[in-house]
Amino acid sequence: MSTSSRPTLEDVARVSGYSRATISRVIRNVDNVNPRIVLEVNKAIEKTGYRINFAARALAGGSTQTIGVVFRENFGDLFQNSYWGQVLEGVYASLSKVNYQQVFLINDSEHFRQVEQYLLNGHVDGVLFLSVSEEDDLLTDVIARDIPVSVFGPAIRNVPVPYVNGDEQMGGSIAAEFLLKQGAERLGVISGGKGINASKYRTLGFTSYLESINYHFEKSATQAGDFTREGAAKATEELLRKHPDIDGIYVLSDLMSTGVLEKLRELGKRVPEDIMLVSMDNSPTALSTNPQLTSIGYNAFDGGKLLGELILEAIAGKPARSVTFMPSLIERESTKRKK
Amino acid sequence: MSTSSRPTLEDVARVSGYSRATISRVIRNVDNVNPRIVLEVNKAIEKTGYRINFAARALAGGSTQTIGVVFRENFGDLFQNSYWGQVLEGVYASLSKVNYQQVFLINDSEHFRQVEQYLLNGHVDGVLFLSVSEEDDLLTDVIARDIPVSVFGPAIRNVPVPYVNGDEQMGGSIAAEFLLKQGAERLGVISGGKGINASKYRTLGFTSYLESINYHFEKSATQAGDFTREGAAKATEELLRKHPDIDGIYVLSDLMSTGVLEKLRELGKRVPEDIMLVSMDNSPTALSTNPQLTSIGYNAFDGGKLLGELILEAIAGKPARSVTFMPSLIERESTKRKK
DNA sequence: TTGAAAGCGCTACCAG
DNA sequence: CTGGTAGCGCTTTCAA
Repeated sequence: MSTSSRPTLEDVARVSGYSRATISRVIRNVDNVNPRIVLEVNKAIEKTGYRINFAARALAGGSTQTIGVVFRENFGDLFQNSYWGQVLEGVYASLSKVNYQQVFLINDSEHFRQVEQYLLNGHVDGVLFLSVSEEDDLLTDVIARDIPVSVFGPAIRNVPVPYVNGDEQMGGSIAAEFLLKQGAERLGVISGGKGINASKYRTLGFTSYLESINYHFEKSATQAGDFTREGAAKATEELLRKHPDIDGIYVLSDLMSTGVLEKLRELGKRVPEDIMLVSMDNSPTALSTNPQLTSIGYNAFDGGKLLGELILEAIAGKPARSVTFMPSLIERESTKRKK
Repeated sequence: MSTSSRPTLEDVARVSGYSRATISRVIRNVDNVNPRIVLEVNKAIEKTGYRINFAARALAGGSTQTIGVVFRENFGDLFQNSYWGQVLEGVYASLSKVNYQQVFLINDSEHFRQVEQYLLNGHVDGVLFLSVSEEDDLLTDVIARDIPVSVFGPAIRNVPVPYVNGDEQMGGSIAAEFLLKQGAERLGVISGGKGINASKYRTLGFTSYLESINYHFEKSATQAGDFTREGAAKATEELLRKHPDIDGIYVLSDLMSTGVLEKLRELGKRVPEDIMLVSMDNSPTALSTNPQLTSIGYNAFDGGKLLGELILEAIAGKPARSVTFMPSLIERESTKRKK
């Protein structure tokens, strides 16, 4: 007896006169079904207002049609970073094509357990890591449960997973070369956080380029800005305190550059006249600052799109592959050459 | 016989020697269970590596532990708008407390069907609308299926749902009053999109204040900026073409203000010396522009937090309630008074 | 090509 | 307080 609750396959079966199995075949678009029956069944579906019960389907062995997307930043920081918007736009492009949705999970220390539980309890068909910390084992835990993953960023230790990353070292190297070419002579760096790989490699690329041309670069000319606006402002203050004569700064993200610009203005330094800035990400933010930022970026949209494709491939059981993007520099006002 | 696949309640039952029902009670933290048994069962859970199967639980009548969060903007725009980050931070604060996760859904015309299907097929326990369009019936469709909702923004036509909004009209009114008080004399508005309620009411508040003091305000002094940076830049150009002598502009969002500033700079207009700007949202963006923006905002974090609480209440079957926030103006550089 | 029926893993009810 | 057991709504053999 059907009550007033949600109609089920059973209801559609009764109304149409066909079996549950047949209805199931129709809604799944399985081949071998008589076209006439398909028509009748569809009519019955319409009539009953039937909707797939996703939990039942997932339990019976189907998929959840959702991908977990893991961040390490909180939403506040996340949404100040228009770079992520570009990446997610790309991810969305590939996932929505096959009718997958995304659940966003913030893996901060406070919510680690919660996130882990959600991921491991079968809520998602796969997990896409937009940033990985080596401080917790979320990634390896997920892999241990045979849940497909794909990772944005450099390869993790010895874990063989599909990933897409940018060549961060090359980014740093390009920045150093360009600043010098534009006429800067005393360089500094506003780096990100300690544990973050992107920060490590970008800085490394910068310093090792300088080393290769025998430019003496002091360790104290690198200050950590934590990938936030406020952090970058503080780091800039510190940097200029120790090196008041700096005339070229490599900032590891556009978001941080907004903080750097603010602090420099406060200190009475003009950009680019007194100090040139090369930023990273080449996100929309680089266009909305004053002056606009010369910035080094990968194609974030393409990266995200590829990342989405990789997770779908992983879910389909295809062998893992990884891709590295090359960065390029977009010249804008913050490095205009001194006349 | 248990194979090598995921351990189930049955496995834990066998290992611990207790019944499936008892195990179920333990993992659900139900009261009436002998503490000693709880201990033993937990040991067995550990030993087997048991994990709740969420689909089975959902099917058997439990909940999905996830809330759908619906936007109308794409991710690219979303992440340029740091305002949303604040709101979501608040939403997250209430939802994560009770172990709920959020799936983000973009309800653009291209993906409407997909989103609707996802929501109506039982993937989520409730839906939180961060922006509602009156152009589609997503909200009413969801309500029709008895899925709990809460809405960010003004009440929708005659649909009785819990919502939280800001008093947008008051925002506009405050902006007009303040610009005049600071000495601006010829005013203009960069509004949002046509269908968006927030835009409508903010503009209305502005113009009706002016009307109330018998200030003559021309219709052509309002230009639509579509709530994007580029749109606002174009609108500004148009506005100044029609009214070259404007000296005070009310911009309906911080994101748009970045576009306005950019265009004004391009046109050689100084802010605030030549033209003052009052923005809205009071988001982090207002701090990272040059000059920093005087901006009118509600407490976005509190709004989001409340929104999360409302959806939880709705899920719990409590009666709907709604809250309106009053805006306040934060004075910064973009309206510094002429000497 | 279609139908019958056995689960998927859990919750919740009813006995004891 | 604990155990037995009947579903939840779907997919998926296996027969017909």
